[in-house]
This record gives sequence, C-alpha cells and structure tokens, in this order.
Amino acid sequence: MSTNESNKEAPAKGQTKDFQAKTSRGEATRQKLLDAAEEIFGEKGYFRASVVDITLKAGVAQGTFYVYFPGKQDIFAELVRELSHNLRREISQAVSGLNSRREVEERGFAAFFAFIKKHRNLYRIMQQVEFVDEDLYKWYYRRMAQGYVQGVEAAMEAGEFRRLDPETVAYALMGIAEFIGMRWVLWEGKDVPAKAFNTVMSMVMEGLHAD
Amino acid sequence: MSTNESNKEAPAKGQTKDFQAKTSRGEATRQKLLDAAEEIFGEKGYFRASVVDITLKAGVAQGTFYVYFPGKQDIFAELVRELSHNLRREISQAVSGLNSRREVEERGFAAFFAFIKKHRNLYRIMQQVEFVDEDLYKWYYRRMAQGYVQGVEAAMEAGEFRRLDPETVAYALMGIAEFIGMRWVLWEGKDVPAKAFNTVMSMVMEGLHAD
DNA sequence: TTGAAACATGAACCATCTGTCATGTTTATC
DNA sequence: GATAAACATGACAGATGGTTCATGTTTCAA
Repeated sequence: MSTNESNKEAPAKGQTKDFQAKTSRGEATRQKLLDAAEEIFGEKGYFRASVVDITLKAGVAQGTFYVYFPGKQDIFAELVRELSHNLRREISQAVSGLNSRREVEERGFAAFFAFIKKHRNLYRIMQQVEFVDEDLYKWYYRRMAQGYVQGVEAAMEAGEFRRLDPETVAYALMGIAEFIGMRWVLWEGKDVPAKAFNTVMSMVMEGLHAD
Repeated sequence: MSTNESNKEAPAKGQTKDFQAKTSRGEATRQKLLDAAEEIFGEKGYFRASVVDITLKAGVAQGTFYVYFPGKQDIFAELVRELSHNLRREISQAVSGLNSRREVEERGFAAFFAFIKKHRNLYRIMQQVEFVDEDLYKWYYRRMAQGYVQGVEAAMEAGEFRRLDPETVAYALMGIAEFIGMRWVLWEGKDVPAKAFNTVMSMVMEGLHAD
C-alpha cells in the first residue's frame, strides 16, 4: 500500500474507525498509547514525533501500535476528538445553572484557561490539526463556535446582549480567549493574571452590553 | 554533519545569515526560490513540503537551493520575516495620518484582512512557525503586539479609550482579527462581509470606549 | 583571450520513518 | 490442561527527504 505520511494524496483519510480492544488488558495498552501520544505530540509536534517515540514512551513494541491504530494520523485524530469533547464538557459544566450572562462569560473564560493550563500539550496539538487533517480542524472550531452562538443568541433574546451578528461574536470571543491563553498560559505557564482577566471581561461585557 | 530535518536537537538554530547573491543573476535565482517556497509552503505546509518541490517549482536544480540558503528552515524563516515586515508596513501605512481611533481600528482591521486575502499562503505559513522555530513564532506575535500597544496607549492618553491593560487589549484585538480572518478569508476565500465587519467594529469600539 | 569567481547541476549519501509480517506469548473459556 | 482468540514483538521492507559534493557552465574584469 505504501501509504507514507508524506504521501501526495489524501492527507485526511476518511473516518477510519480505530480498533476496539476486546479485553481489559488490551484496553490498558490502548490507553497507554494514547497517553504517550498526547505527551509526545505536545512536546515535539505531530510531524517531528514518530510512532517509535510513542511506543517507546508507552513501553510497548512498535508493532503493537498498529494493533490499536491504523496509523499515526488516526491516533492524532482520536486525541483531537477527545480533547475537543472534554474541553466543551468542562466549559458547559462550568457555566451550567448560571443566571447572568456576565457570570457565564466569566466562568466560561476561566474554565477555558484552566483547561489549557492542565492540558498544555493538547493546546499545542490543536494548533497542528490544520496541517494534519483540514476537515477535523474546521470541525473543531465550528463545533466550538456553534455552542457559543447558541449562548450568545439566548443572551440577545434575553436582552443581556444587544443585537449583533451572533456568529461573528462567537468567533471574536474565541479569538480573544485563544490569544490571551497563548500569551499567558502557553508562553509563560502561568494563570492569566487578574489584571488581564479583568480587562478581557470589561472589554467583552462593555462591547456586547444591551441598550 | 547529518543534520536531518527530524534531528533531535536544535529545532531552531541561531541566526544563520543566508548567503548574499553577488550578481543580479544570482539575485534573480534567489528570488525565484523564495517565490516558489512561498507557494509550496502555503500549499503543503512546512513539513510536507520538500526542498525538491521548491526547486522544481523554481525551475532550478536541487543543489542550487543550497547556494542561497543553508537549509530548509532558513528559507522558511526568511519568508516569515518578510511577511511580518510587509504586514506591519501595510497596516501602518493604512492608518497613518488618521485622526480618530475609530478610523484607525477600522482601517487597521481592513488592511489586515486585505493583506491575508492577498497572501493566503502566508497566513497559513504563520500558523506553522510555532513548530519550526519557536523563538521566531513568539517574536512575530510580540512584535505585532508591541506596535498595537503603542497605539492603544496613545488612544487612552487621548481619552478615546478608557484605561485598561494595553497589552491585554492588544492581544485581544489580534485574536479577534485572526479568528474573523480565519473564518472568512482563509476558509471561504471571501472578504469579511459587512455584517461581520460591523459587528467587530461595534464590539471593539463599545468595548473600549471612554466615557 | 584568459582565468578566477560566481553560479548551477543532479547523482548519491545517509538518516529516518511508516507500516507489515511471521512468529511468539498471554488470557479466557470450556 | 487444551485450544483458540487476543495481544505483543521487533526485524525488515519500502520509501522519502535533507544535504553534500565533484563537476560543469556562465559571467566579467583585466
């Protein structure tokens, strides 16, 4: 088949379902591989990371990798889906039950920053999806935006935000979060300082306030 | 020396100055290589692009590449510096002589969107610097932020913006621009629609207005 | 015209990497 | 404890790509 990574075609092959482990032993090995992959991809980036790196870190033989994943792209994609899912879950948990839109934005941003601090590897992983699997990359941001749009629309409905294009608002807020997170969490490994956090909140709430 | 791309160490080697052509013929070849590299890197991404791709597109032999650039990383870095410089120049030209801060932001955002529309390849190039040369990547954003901070501070001084942390404001605005540009220019190849542009401006100006 | 410097060439070297496979080991079930 | 399925192994095939180098060609000043 000769499907090398640098093959000219099909950088994003279809939804190849990864193998499912049939015993708990197999499941454990699969998980070891995923954990190792998360670290390796985060450290070296997708392209500089090799399958050998992953199996070495996981403590299994090279061949074992292919028992659980069809290829390097597939374990990466799985990681991305996992990350995306967990991130959205944590944010939605953080804001569930909140009443004012200000609180929602505050807790939502805080949850995002907390998540990327805990998963700096995965933050870096997200930045590479574009060049590994273009569709997955767009899916991630669209999915994220989609959830945001609903909240923004509801806030407009409720008169907490004034009427603006909700999708644009969603992308703008995502951009703010990503850049502020990059500046502090990714680059410095710190929490976003209060001064910066307050500035963001002030900009956002003033920028969107009703009346 | 065996310095392969996937070498374990020194992903970012020091400021290797590229060779300087000594005749106009040499200069022309060097430029052909740079132009080809811009297209190839933009299309395939840094890691999937090969030096052969570049020389093929430039219409020169493989060896010729190394007459002008010490290696693949170096031509990429040169491209990034060139892009960064041109982008900052276009924006600063677009806003020079403007009086109100609102106009500055409007023209500045518009210039940014126009630039990335004209250089979609380079937009994609910027997204990869992180994994090719970490220092260069931070340098690019810091440099960009730095210029923005000055403008924001001046606007606060002049009472057009209220007092907030200028650096945070700069990163937030950069994040907005990048995400809105991604959504429309990069993904759809279109200009940012008026509705989206107006929403952005409204958010930004309301978010930062003095009172 | 001549000779040296600049430029150009492309085959070949060397390292690396992904994915395969024939073979072994463990586990679970009866 | 026998047997088959699941799991694990690591050497190897097949391919790619960055970089080097010995050699050839062009340019240009003296």
